[in-house]
Amino acid sequence: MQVSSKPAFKRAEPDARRQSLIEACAQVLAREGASGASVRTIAVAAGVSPGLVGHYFGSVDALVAATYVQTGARVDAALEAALSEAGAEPRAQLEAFVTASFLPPIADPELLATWVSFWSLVRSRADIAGQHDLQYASFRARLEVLLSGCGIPAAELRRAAIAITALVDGLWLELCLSPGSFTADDACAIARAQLDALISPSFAIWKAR
Amino acid sequence: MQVSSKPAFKRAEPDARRQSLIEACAQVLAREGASGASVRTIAVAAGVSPGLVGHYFGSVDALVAATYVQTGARVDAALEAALSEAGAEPRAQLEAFVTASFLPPIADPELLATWVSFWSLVRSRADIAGQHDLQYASFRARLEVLLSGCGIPAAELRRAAIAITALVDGLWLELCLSPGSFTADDACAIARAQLDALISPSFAIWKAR
DNA sequence: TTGCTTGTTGGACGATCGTATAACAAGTGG
DNA sequence: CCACTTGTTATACGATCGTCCAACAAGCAA
Repeated sequence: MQVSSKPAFKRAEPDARRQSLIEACAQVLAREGASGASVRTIAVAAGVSPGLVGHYFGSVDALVAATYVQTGARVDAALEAALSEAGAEPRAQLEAFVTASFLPPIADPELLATWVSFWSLVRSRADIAGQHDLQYASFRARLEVLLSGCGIPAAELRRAAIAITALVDGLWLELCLSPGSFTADDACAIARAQLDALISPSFAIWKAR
Repeated sequence: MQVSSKPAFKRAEPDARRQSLIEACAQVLAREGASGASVRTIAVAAGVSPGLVGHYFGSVDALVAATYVQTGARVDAALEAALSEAGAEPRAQLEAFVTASFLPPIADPELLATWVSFWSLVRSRADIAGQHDLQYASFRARLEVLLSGCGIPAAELRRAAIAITALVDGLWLELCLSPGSFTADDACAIARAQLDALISPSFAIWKAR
């Protein structure tokens, strides 16, 4: 009888292996939080040995940072995709950009949980903080352009962008931490109402103060 | 020469000792995040030996949970205090309740950072999740009463409360994670504008959809 | 002063952490 | 079919983790 000894492991292209490690890291961050993202746990999730993390990323911290960068890029791409499908009208573009956060693929619970884990690392890790600032500066800048296109006065663009960013973050957060209290549809409706309030020319809240 | 041998340690009342351990735990959570809140780190911050954590709380997890409960109670007390100083007018009460989150003593950076650490634990720890749900259900319920007093229709109370909670959470979060991008005053102004938009009878965003 | 209660200490214990590295084997070019 | 490269594994190492517990001593009662 012939022993068809299967290979003990399979070689992978460096980029593919890096990608699978990043995905495993994101999965563990979502499931166990930042404190549970150990080398061994991530390696098990990726189906490889712990040593590979060091081989491809040097350290766990570097892997987590790379996962943040990659996750941020994925979110950005999804936002841009939603924007490009919204046509040319400024109001429709703004709404598409904002509500995209509560529609697939961004509304995914696992993605939200991963994102919250990154938040929890901002204060204790300088590299994560840097990536966070980049991510949010970019988001707010994009938002300011869209808001400007909708007629928000230049002097109030900054605060309007901050307000929308905060609302989106807060809805993300609660949608992740207590999913039972409201749905992604609720979040969409709330975000739309906020945009209505900001933009409606008949209600100039930005001149009140 | 007389050796004035000072006592090696000082006994404390159980409640006082518990309180100082809780404060040390909150401090460490703010400074190092959830993954840095080890028994030894907390004990050093409290100026006692590591064994005391087990003696008073049984485990680190129990200490962290107790710290969440105590911190929540402190926030609640501050919110109630702000409310009671706002007089009897519904609109003033609502505004005081909401903007209190961005005024002392709640606007404290350390308190914010501690709070964010609790968020990061919600998904991986059932007891923290339970405390979170209690805290937010209570906050939203309080908010619904105040909103109702300001004329928000009953059918829309839930969404309005969710929207304000999300905005406050989001502003808290960004105020904690990137304090440079805006100030607590900005947050107050944004929250007030949101309330104006919700309540103004001339802009019935709640009937639009 | 003496004895007792108990808050407090400090170290032991096994488990798990991150990292480094030697041994192994998969796949390729000769 | 045989080197050779290198992706991959498995293990070792010291540090740190949470928990436990025996010994110590502070403060009070007698």
